[in-house]
Amino acid sequence: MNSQETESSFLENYNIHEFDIPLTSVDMTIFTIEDDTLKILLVKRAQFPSKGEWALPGGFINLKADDTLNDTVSRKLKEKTGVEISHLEQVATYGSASRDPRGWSVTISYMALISNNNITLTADESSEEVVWLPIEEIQKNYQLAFDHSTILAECYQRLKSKVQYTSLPINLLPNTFTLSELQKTFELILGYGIEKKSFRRRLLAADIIAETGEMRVGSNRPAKLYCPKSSSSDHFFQRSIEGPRE
Amino acid sequence: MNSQETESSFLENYNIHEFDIPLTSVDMTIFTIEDDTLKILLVKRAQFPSKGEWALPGGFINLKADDTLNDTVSRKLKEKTGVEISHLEQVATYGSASRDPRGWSVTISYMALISNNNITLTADESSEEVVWLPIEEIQKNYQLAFDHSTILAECYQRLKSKVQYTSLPINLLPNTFTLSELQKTFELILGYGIEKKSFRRRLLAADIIAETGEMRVGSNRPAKLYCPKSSSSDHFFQRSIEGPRE
DNA sequence: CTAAGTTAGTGTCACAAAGACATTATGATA
DNA sequence: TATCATAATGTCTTTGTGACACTAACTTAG
Repeated sequence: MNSQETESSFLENYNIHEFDIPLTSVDMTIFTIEDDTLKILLVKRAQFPSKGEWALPGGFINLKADDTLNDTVSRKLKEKTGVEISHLEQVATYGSASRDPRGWSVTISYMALISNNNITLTADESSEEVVWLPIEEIQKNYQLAFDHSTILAECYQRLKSKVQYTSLPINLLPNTFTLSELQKTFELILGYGIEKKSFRRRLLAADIIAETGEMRVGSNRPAKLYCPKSSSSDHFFQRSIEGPRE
Repeated sequence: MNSQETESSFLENYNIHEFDIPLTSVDMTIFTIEDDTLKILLVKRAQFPSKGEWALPGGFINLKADDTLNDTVSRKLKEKTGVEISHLEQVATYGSASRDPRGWSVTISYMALISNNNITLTADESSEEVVWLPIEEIQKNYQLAFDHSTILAECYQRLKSKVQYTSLPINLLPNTFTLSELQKTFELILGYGIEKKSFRRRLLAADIIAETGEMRVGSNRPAKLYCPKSSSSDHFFQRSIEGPRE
């Protein structure tokens, strides 16, 4: 190398394809609630490798169309769900020689939370089918493509632990909701019941939701409707939910 | 595409270099404590791009030598510090067209905590110098290469917030330490003082450290020495440290 | 040998937020 | 009008933290 070389001349002569570099993709675990069940979105792969197997939605970065990783993820989310995502969070990155038969590959996993109303799933050329499936059933009875079972498990774990000290589940509900509905959502993810009074104190003290003035009228006492205060739907509590004592 | 194609024939014909894929690297924020100061490891780049600038240690994945991303990181940590790392944690992944002048690139950032004793820093062909620098000084007076200032800031933030509800700082100390030394470490990272009694209660109740039976003898009352109980050096507390009340 | 200084370590009350559980409130329905 | 179900609140207990005074143990100056 010429010691007089400048950065610009170095870059002119630089050719990415001289090096072996890994394939790089993103994968998404998209959570929603349907029929009082926590579900995630799965696609049946229409192309090799792992054709015909169930997998997390995702795909390769489009170097021309995407300026940043976030662009890649937003684009793919829109493609599948056609919906604004209320919460999107990078979870972990996996890389190894063996996770994809095409060679050394890296995938960046994201977790998304969306409210269930008005979603029309759309398949594209890469997937035969796009469906919501209960996460518990997937973990019991499905063998996902690549290392997607591991990725899914880690996203689920992240969600579960964040529910203990954040207000994340608000993002799974529509724009207005009752406190009971919100509590049910927390309990669904945590897997155990929460004391009603504690839950309400905690959420109201956090000052992150506001009464809309409207009521949800059912076959019993009507419940106040709340909506998230502006952009504070990911509040961090000082203390974790403890759950029932023995 | 032939509909009779099998996965193995697909893979035989698959050529990675037909696609534009991003450069992929890892970068590490390695924390240690020296002279009662929180420092991180920086290298002065010996090669283009950003030759001569300070940067986080890191580099490209070696597809032949590394089987997994963790191999890449462990290898690079050993190269620079020659030391076992007590805590290693993936923090975030950054990808964009503009962060590296060589083109679309992705980097996976890690945070490492190591105890300061017996470390001999070793430069390699990619770096002219390898040094420990106080993190506060870096953030004030240094402009790091690429987006490394951002990466560093996010790792520091992660460390700061985890110190509030975990026992992570144990990993910055040698194998035995006094409770006062440990408290000093917590305070250094948090940036404020902790009440002594609260701190000791908290750590002893967590049951993650054990008395060694030895004492640290100084110029005053000797202090009990403790060591971490097996593999429990990343305890999660139910409640955060609150710090002084107003 | 003793007193002063410094750091290690404890006792105890106040306080904040959570759990437990009983009680009241409000509507639909029979 | 009584009953039922769900919404919402009152209040006591429990847990873990902050505050702060106190005791303990060692070194060093005189």
